[in-house]
Amino acid sequence: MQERISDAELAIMEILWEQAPLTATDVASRVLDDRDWSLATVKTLLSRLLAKAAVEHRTEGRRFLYSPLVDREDYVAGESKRLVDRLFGGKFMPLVAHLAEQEKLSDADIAEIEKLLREMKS
Amino acid sequence: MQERISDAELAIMEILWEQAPLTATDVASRVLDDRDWSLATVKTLLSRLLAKAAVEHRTEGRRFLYSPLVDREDYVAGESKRLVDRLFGGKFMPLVAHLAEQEKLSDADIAEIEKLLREMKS
DNA sequence: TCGCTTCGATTACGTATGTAGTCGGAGATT
DNA sequence: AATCTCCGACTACATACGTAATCGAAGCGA
Repeated sequence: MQERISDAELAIMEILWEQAPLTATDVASRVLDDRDWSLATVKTLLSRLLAKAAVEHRTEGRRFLYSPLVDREDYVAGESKRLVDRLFGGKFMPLVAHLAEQEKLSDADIAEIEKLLREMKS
Repeated sequence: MQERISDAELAIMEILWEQAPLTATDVASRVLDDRDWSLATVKTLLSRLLAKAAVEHRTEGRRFLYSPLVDREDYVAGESKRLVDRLFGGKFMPLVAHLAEQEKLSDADIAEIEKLLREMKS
């Protein structure tokens, strides 16, 4: 079963979802825009993602080119479901209600959601 | 800053949010409906929650009565925000759209959400 | 061919987490 | 008072995670 991707690993995945394949060094240089990690750290995270089968690599010369194996959509879906299951008894409605209460939704936001819902109903 | 509550700890919090104060033994007996934990495990989790200031205890005779310190609403809000920040760039709408796509919402669900939105708009 | 550079692999290490056992003290029992 | 029992505190230990250093092989420049 799909092992979970940690917070730090997610930063790596985001890079690869944006562009792939990339070498470890490429990933590191991009990730450095956000996080202050050493190259070694990035490599460790890539290895762990490999072990979790969240990314794959192809040999290019003497280095590796990494690509995501897990789809971002799938990951997002899984994590969203996890939250809904953990905190809202698996029900979608309470989450919407909760978020709606928390957030100050603009009328435009609401209109957009309504449109979405109308489309779903058809 | 509020330390994070782990999955296992959350199970304990849920018990205490439902009813409090409770002794460790009470919590354990209730949690056993869901999880197959030993009393020792429950006590450890309670200690850790105490250390995280997520619960408090009051001495009653020679035992403790535990009560939640963190409000469920706050916790849920925090975790929801965390997910939205991590995966949806902090935007609420994409999450709703995503969930709406994933879930098979019944017409009744949709109607309910629409009602909620109408109320908010006013 | 001999270092130097560059990779991936291995090892490291502190904290968090899941899960639980043990110990010492305070009450209860006899 | 001697013992039994129950409780919280402390200890244990494997795995995950964040963060990184080091090591050995392979290629490259001189």
